[in-house]
Amino acid sequence: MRIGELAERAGTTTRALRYYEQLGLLPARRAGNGYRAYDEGDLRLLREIRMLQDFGFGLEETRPFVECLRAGHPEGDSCPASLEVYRRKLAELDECVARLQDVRARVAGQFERARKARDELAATELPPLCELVKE
Amino acid sequence: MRIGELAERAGTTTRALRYYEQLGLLPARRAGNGYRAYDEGDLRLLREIRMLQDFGFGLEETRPFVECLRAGHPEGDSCPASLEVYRRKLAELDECVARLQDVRARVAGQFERARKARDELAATELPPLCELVKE
DNA sequence: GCTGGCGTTGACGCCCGGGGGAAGGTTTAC
DNA sequence: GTAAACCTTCCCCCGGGCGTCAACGCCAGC
Repeated sequence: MRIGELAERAGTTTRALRYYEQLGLLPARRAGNGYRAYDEGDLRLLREIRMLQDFGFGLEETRPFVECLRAGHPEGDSCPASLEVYRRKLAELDECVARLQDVRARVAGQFERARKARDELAATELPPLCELVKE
Repeated sequence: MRIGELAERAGTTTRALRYYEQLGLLPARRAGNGYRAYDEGDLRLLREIRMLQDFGFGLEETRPFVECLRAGHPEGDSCPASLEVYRRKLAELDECVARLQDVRARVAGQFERARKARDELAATELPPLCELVKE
């Protein structure tokens, strides 16, 4: 299988495949004419990469999964290194969520304070107007 | 006050101040010699900008706060436009947290599945060894 | 009158990953 | 024969928020 077919079957582009090869992530054998030659195993690897990408993994983070498959394991995450990447990613996500929630709390605090200040300002301005309306 | 002094008092750099002026965020009067001239009000504006930056606001998002102060209001968030930025930011943060938690849940699912698969694999391999140990 | 420090404008660099796009040349496929 | 697919190499880009020169002007102290 050549690069165009592989790209199409995996739903990506030839450009991306050349880039992965450049990273050493998905090296290709070469046919006599210099064309890249791929097999079904490469398709499997590529699908693993794409799936992890969809999860928000960086390309370097997919490497252990790819190497795990290439080593003959049934799944990309059958190896300790892959599980470790999962753990790191979970910790990273948790920390990111915690930071965002901290910022959220502080912004909400500012917002509440400002809203309260505005309401108090309104309370000192509106009542006279209301009384005017009553009269 | 000249640019260096203002930068130092606000804990930022002259480069940043020139950049803010370029954005029209913090315009400066000019002295006769062409030097930028700032006053205490500008320091107040700049501190507002820095505080919001620390909260993770982009420079454009600080604009309503700065204009609110420049309009004579006591706080940068005394104006409806500023409150609206707070609201947008809160919504943005909430959406970001939700997305991260969704990803986190999916990664955790993958992780659990992989860990379980590994444990089952271990269960089919280890017991015979244990029996060997018993004998 | 000279050195050094602060000021001015303008322009380019950079960081970060994940490629996009074009140029210029083979090879294959119909 | 010619169009499509492939090859390599190269530069570009996206965004924000500046950093970092370069080349020059202004001013205070000695």
